[in-house]
Amino acid sequence: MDSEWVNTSLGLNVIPFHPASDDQAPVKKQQELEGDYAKVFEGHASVKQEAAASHVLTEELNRISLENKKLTEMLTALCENYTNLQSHVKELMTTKQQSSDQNDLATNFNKKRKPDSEDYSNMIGLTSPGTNTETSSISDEEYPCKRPKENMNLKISRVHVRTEASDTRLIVKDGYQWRKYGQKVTRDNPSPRAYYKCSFAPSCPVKKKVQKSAENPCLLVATYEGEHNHMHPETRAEVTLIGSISPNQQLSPLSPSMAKRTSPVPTFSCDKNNNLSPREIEGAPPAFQQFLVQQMASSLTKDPNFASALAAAISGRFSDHSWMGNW
DNA sequence: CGCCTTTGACCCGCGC
DNA sequence: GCGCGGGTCAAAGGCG
Repeated sequence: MDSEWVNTSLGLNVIPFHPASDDQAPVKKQQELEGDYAKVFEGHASVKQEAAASHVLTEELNRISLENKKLTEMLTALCENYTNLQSHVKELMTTKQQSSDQNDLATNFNKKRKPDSEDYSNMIGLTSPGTNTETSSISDEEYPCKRPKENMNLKISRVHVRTEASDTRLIVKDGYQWRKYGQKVTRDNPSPRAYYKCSFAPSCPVKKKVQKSAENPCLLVATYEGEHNHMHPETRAEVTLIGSISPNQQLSPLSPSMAKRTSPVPTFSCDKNNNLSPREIEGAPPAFQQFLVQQMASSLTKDPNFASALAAAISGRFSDHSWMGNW
């Protein structure tokens, strides 16, 4: 996101009683006040002086309220901008998927046995801190599908993660929680393939296969099948945190890890993991939905990892040679 | 104690 | 029908 878009030099004036440009003014004011209070204690304060002090406090309060209002407006603008950007990206993705689906239909029509229901148009490129991830192009020889009857509506995506050749762990960190349920040595690859299920939500149908590339042992290939029926764990942490805060409270920019450490008491129904299902969010009042969206947007825009991941994903799209043709 | 990994057994689809 | 190979299950053990 454009760092110049938001002017952070707000000149927040949290220290009261120094409105003048004179550096000595706060000290003078302080001395005056101390003097005033002394007089009050001595029983010599006049009603006029009290009124003046009260007037100064009121002005200060008004000024802080104004600044608060400005900040709120800026935050709203930021969220709007983010929402617009998000919808634009979604629009572009939809356009690309439609054209890709049409291509798939055309190319698969004459195939005797198409490679699964694999929807390669949903290939994603994950970038997580500490890992080097690339988007992939899938060839039909690789990962031929053996069970086409199931999975007809499965969304399949694949990511390539750079790793060390000596690293035998088949682990791809993507933020989700996975439970390994099997490992198999396949015929076409000396490296074993690991099978994972998403264990973050018990009903989540997403599976993941991780195997080293046969051609390049430095490359881990992670194949994702299905769609998560829950939010991303880190996003969920934010929402859970938000759920514990009344709307008129000021939110502090807590990190997800901090949010997880807190023990929120959601004011709406959650499952045993304090998850908010998409249906529950949908059923919430519009104002609350908007509040959730705004808070999610603000938390995401505050997250440097999200910004870098978004930048990497976008730059990855631009650098991809096939990108221009497929959009 | 709960969660996760390991690993052998089993299931199922496909080709011959 | 049989064998092969990929995918899944589930018991056992490790770990925090």
